[in-house]
Amino acid sequence: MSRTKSRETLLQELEEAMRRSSAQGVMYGQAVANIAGIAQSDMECMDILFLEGRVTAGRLAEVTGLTTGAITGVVDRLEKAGYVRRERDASDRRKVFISVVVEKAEEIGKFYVPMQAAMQKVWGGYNDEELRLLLRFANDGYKGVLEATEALKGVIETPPAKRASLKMKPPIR
Amino acid sequence: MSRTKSRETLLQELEEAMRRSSAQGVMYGQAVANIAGIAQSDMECMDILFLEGRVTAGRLAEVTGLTTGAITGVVDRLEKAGYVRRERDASDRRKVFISVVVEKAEEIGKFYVPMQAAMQKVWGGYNDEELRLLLRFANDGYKGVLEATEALKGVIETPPAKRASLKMKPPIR
DNA sequence: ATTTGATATCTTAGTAACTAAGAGAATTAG
DNA sequence: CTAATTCTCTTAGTTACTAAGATATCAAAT
Repeated sequence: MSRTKSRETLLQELEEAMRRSSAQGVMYGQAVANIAGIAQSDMECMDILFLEGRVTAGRLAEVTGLTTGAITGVVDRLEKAGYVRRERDASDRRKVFISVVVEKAEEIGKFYVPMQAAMQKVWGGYNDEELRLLLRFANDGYKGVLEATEALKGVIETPPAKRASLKMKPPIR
Repeated sequence: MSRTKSRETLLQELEEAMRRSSAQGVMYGQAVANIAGIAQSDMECMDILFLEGRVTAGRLAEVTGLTTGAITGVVDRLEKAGYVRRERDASDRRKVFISVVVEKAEEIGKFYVPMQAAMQKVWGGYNDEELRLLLRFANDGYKGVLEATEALKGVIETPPAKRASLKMKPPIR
């Protein structure tokens, strides 16, 4: 056993570690949705609302990849539960803006406290220079995943019998 | 604007970048499932099968958080599509082992090629020492998410009206 | 002003995948 | 040998989704 790992070993371990932690992250999100008693799509929409602020129903459909009909259902549930409000746009009365009811939404936010605490603890183990490297990596990684998502469209050559329409979700923003 | 970011700014940006890239990663997985024409739960089970090899139906239920009934459906679909095989355990004939049909499963694997390529490209921009830091971080991060998942159970004090039974998914392995 | 076409959301009907509960078969404990 | 336990599957009912189209509004052309 060599004391310093070969680059190949490093890359393998890195891939596995990334895969594991991201899988576990997904599970955390599922657990939060379960506890909060709302569907995962609903939670995803809440996330988007927090990131983007006030968005239209159509934009939610676009970003989540759901149909507008499905979004109607999502917003119905969230509105009934008090997490969001529908507001018709005054200048274009076809549009419906969805906005977060902050006080109510904070009830969900508290389920993310354990995650934030854990992450702060982790980040506490790194100095500023190391954090800069991690930030660079996170940004590079994001760009990489975007590229991969784009390249994925190119993999489709021989459409099998029943193929979904491949309505791919655009990245947020 | 200071040339070097404050630690606070770094942490904020890091959180956002991580969130973004992990969200986009989830979307990539959804896109692959769509293209392959199988449900996301089915895809998740395939992932587990690749990681763990031969697993029982019950283990799949445990790890995915689905009921055993749901797993029956998942395996039915995957088996029908030729991705997996059911094999009764000879020593305990109640058990059903699920195993991947490798040749067929490779058809799915090819949808991950763009992602692997993108990640290799990203990792190419880092030297061994930097990769070691990233590996350390990925492992710390995994541990952090596990802790957070555990701590999440503690957040439940005042059970609201209708609360899911909080059947939380255990980490893989 | 009216018509035509485009846009934004919602409605309806049908489908797929889930849960809860329990049945059936095999195993283990007393 | 019987009873309790374990493991998967079945059944009935629910939920959230899609596809298609209805409804309402806006924008453009004449």
